[in-house]
Amino acid sequence: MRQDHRLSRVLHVLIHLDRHRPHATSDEIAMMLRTNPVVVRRTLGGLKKSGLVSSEKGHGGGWQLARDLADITLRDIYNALGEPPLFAIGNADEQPRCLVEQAVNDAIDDTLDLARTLMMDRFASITLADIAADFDHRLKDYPEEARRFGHIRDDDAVKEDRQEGSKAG
Amino acid sequence: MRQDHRLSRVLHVLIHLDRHRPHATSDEIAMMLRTNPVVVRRTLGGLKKSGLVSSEKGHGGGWQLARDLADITLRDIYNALGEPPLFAIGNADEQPRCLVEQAVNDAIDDTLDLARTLMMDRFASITLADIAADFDHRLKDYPEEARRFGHIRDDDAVKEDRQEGSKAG
DNA sequence: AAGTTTGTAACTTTAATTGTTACGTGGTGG
DNA sequence: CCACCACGTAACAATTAAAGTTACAAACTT
Repeated sequence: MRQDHRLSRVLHVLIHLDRHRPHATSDEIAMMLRTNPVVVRRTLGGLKKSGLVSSEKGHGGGWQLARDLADITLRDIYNALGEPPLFAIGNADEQPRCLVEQAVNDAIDDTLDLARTLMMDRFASITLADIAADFDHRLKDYPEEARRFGHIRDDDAVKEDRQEGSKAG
Repeated sequence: MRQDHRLSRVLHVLIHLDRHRPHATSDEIAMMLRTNPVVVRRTLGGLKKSGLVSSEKGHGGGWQLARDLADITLRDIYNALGEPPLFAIGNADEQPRCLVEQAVNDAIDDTLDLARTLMMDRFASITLADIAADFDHRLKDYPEEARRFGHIRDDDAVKEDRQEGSKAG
């Protein structure tokens, strides 16, 4: 089954956006994520409706964080993405007539519901500020690579990544 | 993301197999699951390697449970299926250079690991006998539909389901 | 008015499960 | 021993959802 990477990508982008000059364009963000600007607009467009980011058109436009990192939990982002399916496994038929299958479905659903609750609670307990703080710790341990880590903070780093085709995104 | 329904289907089949005459053929099982006999052979073939079922060719052949229901946990079956992916979400890049993305990945992986452990522990604690017992309780509450529930126990019920195109699976 | 950037529709690509066809292999029974 | 049955498996098609791409409209800046 093909995985949904939107949550991971959005977390990555929003933390970078926090320390970025007023706006980052879809093109810049797309380069960082090694993807397409349309994918960026599509994904961030959803977050805009939830008030997590804002966008502006024209010269000097682009995307900007609309809230403080400490005010955004992973759960907020998951919800803003439309609460996409969490599990790659599931029941063959959710409304079966067969009582055996009903018992099977209940056993599986109970487990999935427990796991979903755990994940949602945990997502709700983690803010983007927490992840950014973790990043700061990593930065302290590897100062020599520091310039790389702010790779959408200056255009040079972005261009360099693009030329290299590196995985630094 | 398209879901994997093999676990659900296998549980359903194995419980029916428990009370079935010596062998059930791939065709009979396929009718019950409303799918194709090749899919049945493919799926049950994997379980055979783990010693959960056995198969015989020729007249009177088919599939049979190789262990007691009480000796088979959902975890056993999940493992026998090759431990397919559990989650529909994941990280865009599992080995990123960017320290921000590393921090993001760790936050998500921590949550997924916790959920995976919860699910595996729970699967390990549920046997097919538990689900069969749940089925028996349901049967008590709805005795008038009882004939339907053993739908691979006699060929008539199977044929009926086939003609109706019902969801009794 | 020109250029930049988001917004969005429509289509293609990709990857995974599931479904299907076809044929080989082995076992049963008359 | 021969017809038949059922599993075993390779090869390919269908289905589905995310992600990528192209094209263009709309809005904003200078």
